[in-house]
Amino acid sequence: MAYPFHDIETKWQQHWEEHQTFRTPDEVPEDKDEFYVLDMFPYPSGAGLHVGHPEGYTATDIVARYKRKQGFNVLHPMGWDAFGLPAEQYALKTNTHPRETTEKNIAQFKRQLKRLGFSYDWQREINTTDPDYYKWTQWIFLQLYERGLAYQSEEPVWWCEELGTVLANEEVIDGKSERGGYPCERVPMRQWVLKITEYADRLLEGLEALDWPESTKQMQRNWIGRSEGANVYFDLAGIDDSLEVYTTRPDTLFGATYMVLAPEHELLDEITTDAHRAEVEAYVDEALRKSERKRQQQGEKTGVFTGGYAMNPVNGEEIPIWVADYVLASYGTGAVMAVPAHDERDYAFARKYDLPVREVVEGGEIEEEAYVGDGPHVRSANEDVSLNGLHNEAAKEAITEWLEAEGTGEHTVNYQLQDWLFSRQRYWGEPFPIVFTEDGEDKPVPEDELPVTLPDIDVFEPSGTPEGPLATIEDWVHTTDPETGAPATRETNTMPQWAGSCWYYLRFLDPDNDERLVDPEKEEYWMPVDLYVGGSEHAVLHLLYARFWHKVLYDAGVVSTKEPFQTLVHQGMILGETEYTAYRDEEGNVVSAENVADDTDLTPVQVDEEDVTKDGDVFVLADRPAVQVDARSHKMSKSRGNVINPDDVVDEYGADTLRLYEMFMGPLEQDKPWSTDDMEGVHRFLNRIWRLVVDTDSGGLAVSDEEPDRDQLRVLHRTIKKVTEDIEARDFNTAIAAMMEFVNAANKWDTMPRKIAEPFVLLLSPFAPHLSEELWARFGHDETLAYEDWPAYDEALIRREVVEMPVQVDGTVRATIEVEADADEDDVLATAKAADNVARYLDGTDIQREIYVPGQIVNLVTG
RNA sequence: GCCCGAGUGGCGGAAUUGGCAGACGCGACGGAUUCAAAAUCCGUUGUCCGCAAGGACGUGAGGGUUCAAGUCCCUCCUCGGGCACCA
Repeated sequence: MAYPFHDIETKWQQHWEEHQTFRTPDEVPEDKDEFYVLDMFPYPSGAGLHVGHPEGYTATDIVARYKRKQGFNVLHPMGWDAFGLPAEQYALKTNTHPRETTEKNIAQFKRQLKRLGFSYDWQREINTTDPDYYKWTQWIFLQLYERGLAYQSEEPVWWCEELGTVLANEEVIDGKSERGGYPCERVPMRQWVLKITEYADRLLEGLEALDWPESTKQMQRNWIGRSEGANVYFDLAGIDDSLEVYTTRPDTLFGATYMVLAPEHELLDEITTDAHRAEVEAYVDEALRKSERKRQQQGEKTGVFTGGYAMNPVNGEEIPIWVADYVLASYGTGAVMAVPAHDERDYAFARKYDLPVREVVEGGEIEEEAYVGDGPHVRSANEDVSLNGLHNEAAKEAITEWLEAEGTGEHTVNYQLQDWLFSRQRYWGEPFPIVFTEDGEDKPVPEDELPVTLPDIDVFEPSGTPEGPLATIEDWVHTTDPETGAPATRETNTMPQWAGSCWYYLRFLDPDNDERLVDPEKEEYWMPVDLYVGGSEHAVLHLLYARFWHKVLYDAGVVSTKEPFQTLVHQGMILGETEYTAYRDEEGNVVSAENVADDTDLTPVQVDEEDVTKDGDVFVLADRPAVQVDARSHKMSKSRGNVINPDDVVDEYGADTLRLYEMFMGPLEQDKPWSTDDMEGVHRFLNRIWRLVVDTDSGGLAVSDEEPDRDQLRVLHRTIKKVTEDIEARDFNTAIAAMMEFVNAANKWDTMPRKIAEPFVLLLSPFAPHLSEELWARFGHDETLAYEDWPAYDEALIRREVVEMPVQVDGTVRATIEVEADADEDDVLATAKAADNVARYLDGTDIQREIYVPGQIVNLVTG
């Protein structure tokens, strides 16, 4: 019989709600240390909670409950990132107002989260679509605007026809929208843009001190893409203008043998000579017609000669100017100097079009391939400056210095990061606090008129123009100039979904403040976030944008820390149960999986686990060992039909089982396949605990009042030590394994002493809070699990003690080993074995040394 | 191509960071209980040899450092993730 988890969980969830058990006081306490543990708040989708949500949420909940028990003042809030496309697309289909859909979804999410018993302070719940919330999102926009960090631009931007909106660079992958995978194209449009590039260096430097996954830091570094080099000016032959190029290798300037312009380059037309005009125009035409996606594809580089020449400032040499579409207008200056000897692309291009290759750095086989490594420079001198003999860094420095002195170049830093495109042509987002006067000038809405509320609307169709659906609401659009009272119109674009999530962690500190975004005293007390848990899909989107806004708010004096999230952890993905797949061809014959290419039209057939066996490294059919079978776990998806619904799990096994299982599956950061069998093992563990404490026949307690013996105490205290250390290290899976080990040991005892059971239940409480509360109450305690009762392990029981033990080795060597007081016989034997090992090696020599073996110290004396 | 991360039993995964490889869980096999089943409990479970005591081999492959290597170093292979004409 399973323990009555359903009654227990309902009972304690109600209890916690009624008693506001997890309320964090509004006021900042005088003398209590804080701990801010935060989940990435969810987008409340119509599909409801999936099993991936509780994974991160359980991890943070364990930490929150643990820290509370350690006496910290803990902030553990939850809210809703509720603006965004899906609600609007749903509105389009069903004509339901996004607000209605959103409210319904939030109610569903909240109900599901409460069923899992997370210790959130629901009094601090926030919702990005609430006008009291987005008032401050708009306020932050005004801070950006006033600092010149928000500006309008007419640049080509990513436009997605299907979504009816433009998207940020970060939201477009391979020319397709990140959400939905719809095709996107580059179209020039007037847009609001945030100057994130101005913070590029600070965003880069700030990463150093953060306790974040190295891969995420690396992704942000790559995204920012800082490079150092020089801009160099090449005078143009016969034209009174110069061509500016960016290079990271100014040291190879003497090796430049031609130049290349992007097809969009503004000087191209002027440079092109009449003899080459037709050819160049044809090439440019074709290049511009190619989609961005096609141009991004690497392949054979093509280009044509313009007929123009530029003068290399270091040696006065005239070199030909080409145009080629592998040069991007959006990076650097849209023009490059080509040094074929020392750049792979230039090398390939030069070989193809028979352009000269001039080696200026020694070390490679220049006849064979470009040499990009370091080496002494050669053939690199003019009357004033010589790089000959210098190596990379020194050469760069010398030539840059010379260029600067000559006024023909300068040291330059370049970034791949581009400014953040901030407008969307959608309805369901924050309106901009901006109006336009009749002559087109933009003006901010004064602070005291915030929020600019989102009007109601019945038609959600995107207009298909740079105006959003808001443009159709005449009496909202038409307003007055806040300064002059003259007629004015409102900005009809809305902010992207990222806006609300850029700063929500600050609003949790002071959610009801209508005077300021956050009270400075509270901000200073709580920030930064001590532990932030969420998916790695936000590595460069949310996590970069939020850092940017945070730094702007820092400059504005709103926050006191330079970085918002001190420690970051990405929970891994929970995959579906492992599937075994065989394939059939058109005739129905089974095909071995090793012969299956990705694009075949074979029919996959699911095979039961029992019918599969392992042969060497691969799985095969048990009855037909020649047929190889794919064994993989896939991402959960409706179409695959492998989705696990957390509600079903809670119904059948209880919330504590789900929580515990998701933590037991493996390391938090790792992707892990779901296994219902494994989960049942965790459920069994909880049942055992129940029976260890509760006499299931009488309903009374199964614990005794006998004093625990030394062995029992040792087992308990080792468990306390291990679990505590594991929680600190966020190794929740091994913490649970340690508790399982404890229960295995306790099952063999004649009685379970109360003095052992009570601390164990406390130890369990962050993991399985409902069961723990119930057992605690059954022990006869009036209060719910008291924080000060968290068990401390007794050092005395696991302290090191020195025991002398001589080890005889080959009659010549004698070793003394020191072991822990509680070391068992195996430990001693292992130690002796290690000592013996070393002794053998030292045999006959006269050395004294110390070596370390598991938990013990060996003092070895030879002679 | 470049940058991260990872390869350990039939499966998910442990291993105090260089010290008894396989904790804990699942599965499997055997047993107890039961009229029977479920549930529960007790064993066994890396591979090979051996009746046994015991022995040999074992952490993707190959080399190396060390008394001692899953862990450190070099070369390579495979799988995930990210970036990708960035001058």
